[in-house]
Amino acid sequence: MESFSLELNINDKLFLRNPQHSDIGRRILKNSILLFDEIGLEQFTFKKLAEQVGSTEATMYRYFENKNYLLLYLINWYWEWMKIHIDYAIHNVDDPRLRLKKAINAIVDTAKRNTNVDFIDEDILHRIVIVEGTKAYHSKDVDQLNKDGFFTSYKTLCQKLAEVILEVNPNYPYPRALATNLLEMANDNIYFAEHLPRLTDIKKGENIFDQITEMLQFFAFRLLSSSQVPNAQIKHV
Amino acid sequence: MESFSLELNINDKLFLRNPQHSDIGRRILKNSILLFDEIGLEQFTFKKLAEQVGSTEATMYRYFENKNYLLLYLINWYWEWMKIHIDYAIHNVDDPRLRLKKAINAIVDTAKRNTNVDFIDEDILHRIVIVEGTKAYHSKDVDQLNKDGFFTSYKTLCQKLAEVILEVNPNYPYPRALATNLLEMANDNIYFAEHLPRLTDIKKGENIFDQITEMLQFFAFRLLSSSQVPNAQIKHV
DNA sequence: AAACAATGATAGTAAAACTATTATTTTTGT
DNA sequence: ACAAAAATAATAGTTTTACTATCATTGTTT
Repeated sequence: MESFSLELNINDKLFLRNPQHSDIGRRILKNSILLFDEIGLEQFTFKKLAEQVGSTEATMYRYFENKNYLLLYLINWYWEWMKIHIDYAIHNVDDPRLRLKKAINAIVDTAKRNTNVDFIDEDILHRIVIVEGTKAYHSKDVDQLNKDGFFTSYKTLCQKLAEVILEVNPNYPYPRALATNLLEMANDNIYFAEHLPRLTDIKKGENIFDQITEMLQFFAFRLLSSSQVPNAQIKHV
Repeated sequence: MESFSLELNINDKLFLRNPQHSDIGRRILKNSILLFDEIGLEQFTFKKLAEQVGSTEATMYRYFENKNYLLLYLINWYWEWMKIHIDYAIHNVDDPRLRLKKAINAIVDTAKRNTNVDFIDEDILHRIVIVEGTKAYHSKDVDQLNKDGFFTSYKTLCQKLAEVILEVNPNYPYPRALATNLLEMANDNIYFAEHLPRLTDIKKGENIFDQITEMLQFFAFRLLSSSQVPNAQIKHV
């Protein structure tokens, strides 16, 4: 991907002051990623973050309402980045199957691709999304957050994937569920391989991303195969 | 299912004093389910719970180390109950496909089946598992919790499902991932239908459980079909 | 140079997440 | 039936979290 100045389109209700537009704001983003990764959402506090940033708690609150909004900001950043990455991957590719294959590659590969934004470490951010990602919408105020548009990025990401899926098989009855499922599976199985290996068939190791990619492609293409009857006899030609 | 006195096998490191063995303990369980459902994990406090139980904060701490252990206890209860339910559903069924079908029915149906335990409302507990379930293992201390055996029930549940899956197709390469995936999909898509409808193809309504069942069966049986090559031409006979 | 915005330094509040103490009630063993 | 043990209630206290408020200082704009 070419080098260009990148400012992703993040819902501006997520912050009180745009963190990308000041030095201290960028330090907040950079250090929050490190701190979320190190201690997790529950142990994360603005006081600890301020210390690491070399600023004060009050200043953190001048940028973000609370730690959940900050986390949601980072996760939105990741979703937006993945969307761009998928667009780039399937751009100018015509064959529907190849498009889906490349889109799946992009899902898994996103963490490995670097933006030129030096205050975001995509690799570490990916780990945060894996561990904390679903907490973004599993809360009592999900409906209010949704009304504020904080899941729009995720929804358009899934929409995009669903469209690629339907190109392969326009009659497939569950394109959205498959789209979210591919995204969730990618994260879950990486997490399981690391922490709860009996919940997955993926083996921890260097090639974990290759294994995940292969599995997602297996899933997607088998589900999209045009066979209607599970018991149908199959003849290879 | 017959009526019998049921005490599920819950890891006894999860509690300091067995809540099933005293009146106040059972009231804690009953009311914690109501309160988790009402206000969610984040707003839940032992002080509020004590008030609802008609007891004191200190007594809550005499039964459970903290609210996370209490939640994990309830979730383990649900996993154990589902395991029994699946066992019962596939008992004496020989045909592998029918066994899987019945197991999937059991996954979705579990919330609708009532134990004779009056201090657990399975229906409400199911809603809690849907919203808070994945938080049980998405935390920084997952490895310690795992070492203490708090996910054993979930792992044996997945193992059981994986075995049923392999009976249908012994060459299927991802039985564990499919097992966890079916469980997660069931929960996620119910949640999405309610709160983030664009992330699923399931429509909110009375028959949501039927839709979920159908989708999971579609997923499972299509994935397990013996076709090896996605591009293979298929001939219906 | 004045006006304004952003930050630092500091203090303070309410609630959460516990721990501790002691009196009282309930259960249990003999 | 009674003594001993265990469980609970009532109360208080501690530390940390999640904020809010104030005011002085610094840096920027016009």
